[in-house]
Amino acid sequence: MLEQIQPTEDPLQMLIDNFKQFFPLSTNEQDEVKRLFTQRIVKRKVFLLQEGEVCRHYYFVVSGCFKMFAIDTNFREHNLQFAAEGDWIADFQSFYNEEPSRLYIEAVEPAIVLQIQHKDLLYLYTNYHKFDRNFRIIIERKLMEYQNRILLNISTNADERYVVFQKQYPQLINRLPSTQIASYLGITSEFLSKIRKKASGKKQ
Amino acid sequence: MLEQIQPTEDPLQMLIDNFKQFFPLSTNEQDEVKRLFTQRIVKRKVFLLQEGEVCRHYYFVVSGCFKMFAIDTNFREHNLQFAAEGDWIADFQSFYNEEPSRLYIEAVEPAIVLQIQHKDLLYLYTNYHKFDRNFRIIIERKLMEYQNRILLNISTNADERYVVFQKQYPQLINRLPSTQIASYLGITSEFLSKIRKKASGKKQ
DNA sequence: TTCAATCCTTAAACTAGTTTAAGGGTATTT
DNA sequence: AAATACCCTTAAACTAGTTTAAGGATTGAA
Repeated sequence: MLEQIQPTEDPLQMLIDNFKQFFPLSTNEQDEVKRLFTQRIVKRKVFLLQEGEVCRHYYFVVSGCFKMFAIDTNFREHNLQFAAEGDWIADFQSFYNEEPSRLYIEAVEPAIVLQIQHKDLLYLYTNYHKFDRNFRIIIERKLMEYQNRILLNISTNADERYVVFQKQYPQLINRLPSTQIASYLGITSEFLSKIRKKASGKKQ
Repeated sequence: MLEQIQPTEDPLQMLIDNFKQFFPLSTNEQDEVKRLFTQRIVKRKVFLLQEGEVCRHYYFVVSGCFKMFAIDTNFREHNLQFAAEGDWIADFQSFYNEEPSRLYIEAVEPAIVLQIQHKDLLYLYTNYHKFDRNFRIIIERKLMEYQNRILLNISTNADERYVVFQKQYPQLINRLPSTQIASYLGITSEFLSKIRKKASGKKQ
């Protein structure tokens, strides 16, 4: 497969447009965004963050796809989150507390991100009410997503979690290997195979 | 047991003090808090929210303890969260989108809360940068908590989740019946009994 | 073009967690 | 003081999900 990492639109404009769904940015605020966010091209399998490092940036994904995961004592990966076009990603705990992270962020496809440093984000928060407000809303939405996922994890079996994943992230189903999806769902890829077989049998 | 619902301190002062760990409120902002938050005394087993209702308030818990849960198609409860002194609780999805909730919030102990209406919170957000900022931080912290819980759910077994719960919420272990804790951990209370037996056996 | 790595599936044996049922214990309500 | 609801544990039978192993299919790298 050829690398399709060129977005059709200007990345910074994409970011500015993304803020429009909340409280649109003034010209001045847009200029600050242009000044403080840096574009970065990321090849497949490159890490934006590795365990033990401090998460220095907050990332807006322009194109491509990332996974954020932890590795347990048996060297198994557990996917906490995927992030594709229009998503934000960072390990908050590490980013805000400036402490070493337990997580990895890795490109599963060639990608483009816009990144902002901790101190620059704090500058935006301090000097512009709107960034505090917009990021409050971005984080609230992520919180709802996480809350729904927790509810799903404690109340349903793997079959149902897979069905919900298919409905919720149809664009990711075909982009990600099923090992990665299994890891996100909290099951083994062998068991996901069983689930898929059972499900395809039912339909036909 | 007698009802111990009288906090030692003035509830509104507790709330104002709570904000101090973030960005302390000015006198003017404190006055707005006093004007817009209402105290409410809640008896055990009383609901602040029931499925189908819109979540009209955001609650700060002054004393007592709540559980937020969903009921599945088999009429089983699944605890999404507990909230004790100093915690904030609401169903965000319902509160911000003003749509019917799928959740219940119920007092598991007699409690006192301070509640604010949606429109009044929006008023604070709009007119005072600091409330947007402080609530951004409150929500970020909740997000980290949820993220850790998801990681735990997808990467460990019930034994380990119980150990982590004990460490993380030592004050709740003795206040909540173990049926409620099992529901939070995503297991049956019968299985939690097994875990406890195994764990107590190991220690002696 | 070949080699190595990762991916996907299957199956058999195993283990973690559920279900159903039952009994005794403790609060809470009347 | 009695009645009721809820709580906690145990155990036996069951089911969901894991482990180990193996083989073929794709993909990426050299």
